[in-house]
Amino acid sequence: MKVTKIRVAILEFLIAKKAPYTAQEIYQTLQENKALNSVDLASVYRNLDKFVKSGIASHCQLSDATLRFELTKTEHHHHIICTSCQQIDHLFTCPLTVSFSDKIVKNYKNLSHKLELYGICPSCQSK
Amino acid sequence: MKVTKIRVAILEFLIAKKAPYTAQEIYQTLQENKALNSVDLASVYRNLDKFVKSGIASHCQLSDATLRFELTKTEHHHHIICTSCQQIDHLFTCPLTVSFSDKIVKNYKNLSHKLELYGICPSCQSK
DNA sequence: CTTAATGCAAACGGTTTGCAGCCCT
DNA sequence: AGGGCTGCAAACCGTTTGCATTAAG
Repeated sequence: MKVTKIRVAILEFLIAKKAPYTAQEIYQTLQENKALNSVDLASVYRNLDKFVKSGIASHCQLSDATLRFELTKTEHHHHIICTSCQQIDHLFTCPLTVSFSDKIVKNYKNLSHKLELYGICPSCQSK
Repeated sequence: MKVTKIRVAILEFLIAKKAPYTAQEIYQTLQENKALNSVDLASVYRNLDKFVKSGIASHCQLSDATLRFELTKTEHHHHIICTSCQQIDHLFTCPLTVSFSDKIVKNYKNLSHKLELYGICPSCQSK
């Protein structure tokens, strides 16, 4: 994997931010940099794909149906999203294992949540 | 809201199935019915939209980025998705309130999960 | 008869792909 | 010098919209 301006810029962006971002958001940020304002959205997508395949970054699909990317975290974590400003924060307390009392969560109001479990179902196991 | 063939067919479909389905999946099923094989995908989308707005049905966005629809459930619930056959089952035990020991879950292997919390963040609260 | 609902086609937004040229190594 | 990476343009897929026609009440 070669070191190119776009790659460096995307990684710098992802390192600086802690929440997951969409390709378009990253693209817009690059546009503001005069040295990179000719980059193409397709290149951003291709690089993000490459980062994901190489394990540097990970997909993260929230409910808004657009793909987001973040640097791969070693720790298991979830996201808490403000339903007003859409800001996304990280949550390292997992409600599946411990009862829920994270400090971050306590500061939010009108809490709701969405959980999905994934696994191999009984009928697939017996195939 | 008028009673039309398409609407009846879509509702019958959603009543018969217990999991959330995409507009395209519903559309394909209608196609197999000779009385409805001229329906348009746009009409399916429009009707599903109308059902959601009237509260009969609800959106449900899983990680595959395509919108799904299901009849509105009165009980709070989540979904468990087989990572092999993609089949979706319902889960009425909520891991956010009680420790996780649902019977359905116990039969799945290679469990992983995804949780999103939503709420108003502290900075939005003070605006 | 009146208005809502439909089919068709075209537009849309996010994402992917093909291709010719460019630039990292 | 060579192959990976890029920009550009066009294709793609799920979803939405405009419009003229049809059918429900």
